[in-house]
Amino acid sequence: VKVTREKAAENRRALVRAAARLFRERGIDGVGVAEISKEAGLTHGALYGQFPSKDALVGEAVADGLRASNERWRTAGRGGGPAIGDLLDSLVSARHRDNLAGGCPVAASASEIARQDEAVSARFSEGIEALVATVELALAALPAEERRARALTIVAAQAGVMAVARGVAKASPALSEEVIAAARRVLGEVAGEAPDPSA
Amino acid sequence: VKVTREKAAENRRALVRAAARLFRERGIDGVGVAEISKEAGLTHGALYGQFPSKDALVGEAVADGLRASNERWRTAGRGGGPAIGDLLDSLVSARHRDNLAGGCPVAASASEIARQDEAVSARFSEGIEALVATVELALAALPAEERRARALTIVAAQAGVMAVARGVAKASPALSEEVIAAARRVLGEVAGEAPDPSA
DNA sequence: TGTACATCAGTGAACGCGCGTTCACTGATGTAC
DNA sequence: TGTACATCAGTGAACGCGCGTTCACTGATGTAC
Repeated sequence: VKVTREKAAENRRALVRAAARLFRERGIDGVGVAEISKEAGLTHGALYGQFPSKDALVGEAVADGLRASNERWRTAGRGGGPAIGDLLDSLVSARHRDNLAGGCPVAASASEIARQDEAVSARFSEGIEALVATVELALAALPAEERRARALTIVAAQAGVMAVARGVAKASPALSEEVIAAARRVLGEVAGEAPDPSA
Repeated sequence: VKVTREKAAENRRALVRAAARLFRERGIDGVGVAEISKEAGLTHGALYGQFPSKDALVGEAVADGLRASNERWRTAGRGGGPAIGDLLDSLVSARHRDNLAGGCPVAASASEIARQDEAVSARFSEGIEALVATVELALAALPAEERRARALTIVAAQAGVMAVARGVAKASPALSEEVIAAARRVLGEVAGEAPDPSA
């Protein structure tokens, strides 16, 4: 059942996008190749025509998820450019917490990526660098020598905040809200926001 | 092969400790009941005598790991009490990054805990509250109304920093060191440490 | 304290199931003429 | 432009394997007398 080259490329993209979404939602070990293929409208045999192994697909999915996240971050500001307040509002929020499938893969898959092979680590590193660069753009108001350290911290910290907020959410919704609110304010200060005068 | 009540309780603890260690090291989905039992010197049948399911053991293991972490945090200060500088030195460090099996379960299992059931979420919430209380003790120098927000942020942020540092370590060791150094300094400021005069 | 026996912690074979991966096959595509 | 056929993307049955869980059984423990 050969298909056109364009259709084959489209199928490949569908596999990567389905994998990225399902991995975020249920974990890398929690989703099988059969389900990914089905979600993409194919059989698992087709997956092995496009990728040599599940591990290879994991690498592509991580890279794709980070690329998509970076694009969203870059346009998080209402004006089109990234404003740090808007960026933090969308990253450190109940909305991001509840959008596991569509959110940031750093937050959704953080602890699992440490257990993948070096190829995945390389794609993950590239993605992190890109996200940090985006946050640095949003920190233009800070002294140049401070931007990178604070961008690195914000990228990593938001992932931890989301993971903790999600972990406690089922049993302690109030604690989940509290950690988000606290981190939003404290990371705002890290980013150079003036403390809220209404507080 | 009945054993004494004390021996049975000891076996139960061995199962919990083996599970906690292996889950941190290779993920909750990445370790089976057979391996946990073997590590504890038992067969998988014995495990089902002590716990109704793997899920139940996951809850115990998460709770136990957090309890052990909290004990270590409380005594992180050289003087016996928790000093925030010493605490951050041990949490946000290359040593903690490389000690996956013995480190903090918030950092090691963060993204997986969000996918567990409500019982696990409840144990996790209790553990987080305890860790936050410990960090609050170390923040005694800050105004009382600031302590909890900053403690919450530090607990969650260090988990994200460790997850990111571990994820990039295989392919980008320099980036891994950089994110740790940056986060150590920035979280120090969050905790009220004076900026390093030698910098 | 000594004996008889019910209790029950632990054993290990067996269960159905879904995993990642392979491969002989199909049939539309895309090329050579 | 029309025909013949080699290519190869996708199909689906099959593989061995390890998963979580069950259960009939074993034999030392701990209790009743």
